[in-house]
Amino acid sequence: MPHEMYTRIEKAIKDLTGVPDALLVDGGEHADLATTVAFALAKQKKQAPVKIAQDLALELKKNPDIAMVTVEAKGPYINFTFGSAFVSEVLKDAVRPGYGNLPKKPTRVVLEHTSANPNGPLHVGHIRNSIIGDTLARAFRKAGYPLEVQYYVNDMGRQIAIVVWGFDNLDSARQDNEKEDAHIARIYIAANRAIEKDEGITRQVNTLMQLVENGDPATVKKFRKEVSRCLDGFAVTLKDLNVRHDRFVWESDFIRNGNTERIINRLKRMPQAREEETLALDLSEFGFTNKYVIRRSDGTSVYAARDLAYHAWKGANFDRIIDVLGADHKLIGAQLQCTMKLIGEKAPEIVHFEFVSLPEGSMSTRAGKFVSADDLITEIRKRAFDEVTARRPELDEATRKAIARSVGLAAIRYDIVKVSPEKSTVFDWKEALDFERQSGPYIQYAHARACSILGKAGSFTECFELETEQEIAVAKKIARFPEVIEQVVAELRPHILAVYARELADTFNTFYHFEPVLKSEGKVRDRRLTLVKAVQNTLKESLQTLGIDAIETM
RNA sequence: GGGCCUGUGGCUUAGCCUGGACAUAGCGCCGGGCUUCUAACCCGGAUGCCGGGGGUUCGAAUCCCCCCAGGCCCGCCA
Repeated sequence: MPHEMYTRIEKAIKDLTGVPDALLVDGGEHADLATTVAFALAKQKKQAPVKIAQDLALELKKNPDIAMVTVEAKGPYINFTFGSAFVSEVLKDAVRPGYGNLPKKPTRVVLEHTSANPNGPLHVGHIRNSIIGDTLARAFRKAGYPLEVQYYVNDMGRQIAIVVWGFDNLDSARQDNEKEDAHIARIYIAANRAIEKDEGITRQVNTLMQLVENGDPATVKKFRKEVSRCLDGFAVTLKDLNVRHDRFVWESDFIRNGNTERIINRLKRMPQAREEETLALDLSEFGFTNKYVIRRSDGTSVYAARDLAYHAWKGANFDRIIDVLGADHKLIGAQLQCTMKLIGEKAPEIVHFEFVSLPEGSMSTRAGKFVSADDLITEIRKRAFDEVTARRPELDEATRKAIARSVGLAAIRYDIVKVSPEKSTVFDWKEALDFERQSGPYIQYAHARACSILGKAGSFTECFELETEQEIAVAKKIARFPEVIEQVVAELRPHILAVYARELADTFNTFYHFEPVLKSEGKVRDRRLTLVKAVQNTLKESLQTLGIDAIETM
């Protein structure tokens, strides 16, 4: 509906002026939409923009297609303001469950995210990937796409060989209550220390890698065992973060099923192939200065080859491929895309996010320098529990714990998703543990507040005719929700939804403080309760798309 | 050395792709508001050469060029 109106206004302007790129801009505080077409016409018409705007506004007012909007010339601008008739139409949708769901689409989408190496627990950098990926996944589902979310398990890298070497050669017993992934990190860190002291170990690690690539059953079994244990640990963390994968795809499967070999044979025939000791692609004609190595001189494949095989498989089963990857993968991601196109396969769309570092520098699993997601979750739940206990001492402990879990999850997910992915960030405990404005709990609180009002109201007759400025402001925010979902999916930028949800909560809070709902009477009470219901529903849908629990009390 | 990303009040940040009306919000600071629907809230105030310099344009935080600073990458690692 807003979109349709937008198109209609745009058409009206184009028909009238003949300016093809007469785009509408945000009217800010002056109006809902505005056009600056008068500036562009000033030269050709040899008239002042103000005069042109006045004349155009007069003509636009006569256009029956846009009768629902108020047209007004203000200086050189022509402003468009939606009337309350428009707003009431939108509200009728917004009070219904599933508001913001877009029409079903046939395009099958596969989305890969997280895919962290299984050599230690997920840390606060990895979960930026998980949260961006999972939020995108939820937005895609809301936008009507059939979607599968995958985790690509790197089960045959050097890191895993180091882990396996550590378990074979070091004191590797698991400590009491030690989580699997933390256990693996401890052994991985110790093995790396040993390697620094003794270069002979590197040869042993290389042997392990050869064995696994050749499919030696005992070695493959060992690798799988440690990787599985690490993934079991990840599963707990991801569940705590409300992040879900539909399928775990194992890298080594692409060796076993012959797909890697098949793709290497195709790559060999490319004009860009350089087969010397290694097999590599020369992509310099596309601006890549380094060689893209596919196969080692000892005949084993490198990560890139398996990754190409994996993507070819994704392309065969899905229409669109989306990968969420760290900024460190930009170059290899671009090489992958380039190569896929050259062999006539679908190339992935890649969402890159910049790094999360610690105040003392970048994180490193190998050096043991990281803040694990588990530690963050434990700490934030503790903080949230104290907060809930202070505010709601009358609630029993189980209820307070449940609220604390939801609030903690909200704080973590929102803190991470609210920042544009291209911004590198420094992890800050104080900010991560903040429950105030511009936080997930702030939005949850607005939702709980709306629920509370509705709970006390009892039954009422829905009324969609809003009147006051505050009421209309809230309704216009609500009206934007479907476009926001569309935009997130189109631009692959989930932080847009985070910003929107916060703005909706802001607008509702202001309304709440100025316009009494329960104490008003008759039609006013009905229409305000209807508005509260629409806000509650839209906040709920927004929060759920952000992977945050829309709790009803807190 | 080359490539990509970032630089917006003391701190964090939206807007940049698709140029327009006094640059968005939070934290912190100052001043107000709970006998009133949940104060994890609201209202008001101070704080900006939008990294610097050039250019394009009637108009630049936004587009182009140069420079500076930070992050990431440039492996027979993954």
